[in-house]
Amino acid sequence: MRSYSIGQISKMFNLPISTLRYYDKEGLFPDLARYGDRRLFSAREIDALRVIECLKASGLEIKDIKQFMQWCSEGPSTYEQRKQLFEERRKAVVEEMQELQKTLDLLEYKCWYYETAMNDGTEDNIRRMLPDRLPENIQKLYDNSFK
Amino acid sequence: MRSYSIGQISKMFNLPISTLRYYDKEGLFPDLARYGDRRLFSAREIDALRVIECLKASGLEIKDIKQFMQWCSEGPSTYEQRKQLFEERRKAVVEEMQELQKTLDLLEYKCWYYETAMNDGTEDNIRRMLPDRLPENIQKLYDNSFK
DNA sequence: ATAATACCTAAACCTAACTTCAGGTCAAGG
DNA sequence: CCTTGACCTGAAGTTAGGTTTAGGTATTAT
Repeated sequence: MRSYSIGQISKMFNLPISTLRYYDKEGLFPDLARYGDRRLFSAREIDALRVIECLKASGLEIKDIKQFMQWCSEGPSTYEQRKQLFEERRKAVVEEMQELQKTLDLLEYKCWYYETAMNDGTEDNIRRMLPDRLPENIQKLYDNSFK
Repeated sequence: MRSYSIGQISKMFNLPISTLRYYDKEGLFPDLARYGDRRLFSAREIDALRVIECLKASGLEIKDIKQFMQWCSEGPSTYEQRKQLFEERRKAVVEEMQELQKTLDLLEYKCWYYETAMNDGTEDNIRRMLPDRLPENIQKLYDNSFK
């Protein structure tokens, strides 16, 4: 089975070599092979890295990713835990996206706010504006976010 | 005009007092008033904190939030910069949400993967599965993400 | 009078996730 | 032979965004 050097993997994933060594030291490649002291990455570690990037993007910490990788090398007895982890991460990401949507709404309001301020030459008109004079998509936001 | 103590603001925003002092030290409240050594938060700082939370959630660093707050205390001459900042943040958040959507797709694939593995008692069947046998919403993902 | 509260400062400490450094091995090329 | 390139290790350093600590002041409650 084909294997890859750390430099090749570094280019493949666009990750610094130092990061790959750090991941290894943290236990993210529990079954990584060596030839002498050289690391030999195989399809297993390439799959692992794809999952690592996904779990990292979901907000999981390295030590918990390590746990997952250990479950993987323990075989079918840990399917349940692994599934639960992914369900959990899915939920976390959905919630994160909802938060970001709220942030986006506010940012859009602010874009409109400064657009208007620039046309008026002042913020004063906007600040005096009653909620029902605000743009439609801003009103709900106003109700939730501004008392 | 009404003012609030640091403790009141702490409860209002559910932020530790130490964090508020840290923000102050970092220059996020450039016009914060004092009574002796006591900080006096007013409507201005309450508005500021709402914007701070929003910009933070958008991924902006403290030092750049400081810059924004300084623009705010410089008056109408900085409307343009402030607007541009919000446009930039909007774009960053949209991109972040797109990344999260990809992450979510992969997580959902993994949920399905382990669901199936648990039913089969093994991953082997899934791994041998051809792309066109995978669930519909997974196929595009497979094409993009798995070479 | 004294104790509890609520605030203050400066400075040290903390954590995650890396990165950099110093010094070393080994194989291939000129 | 010696230099270059790709790799190795352990240890120290870095960064952001706070938190904690130690010591102090001022107001309020008993």
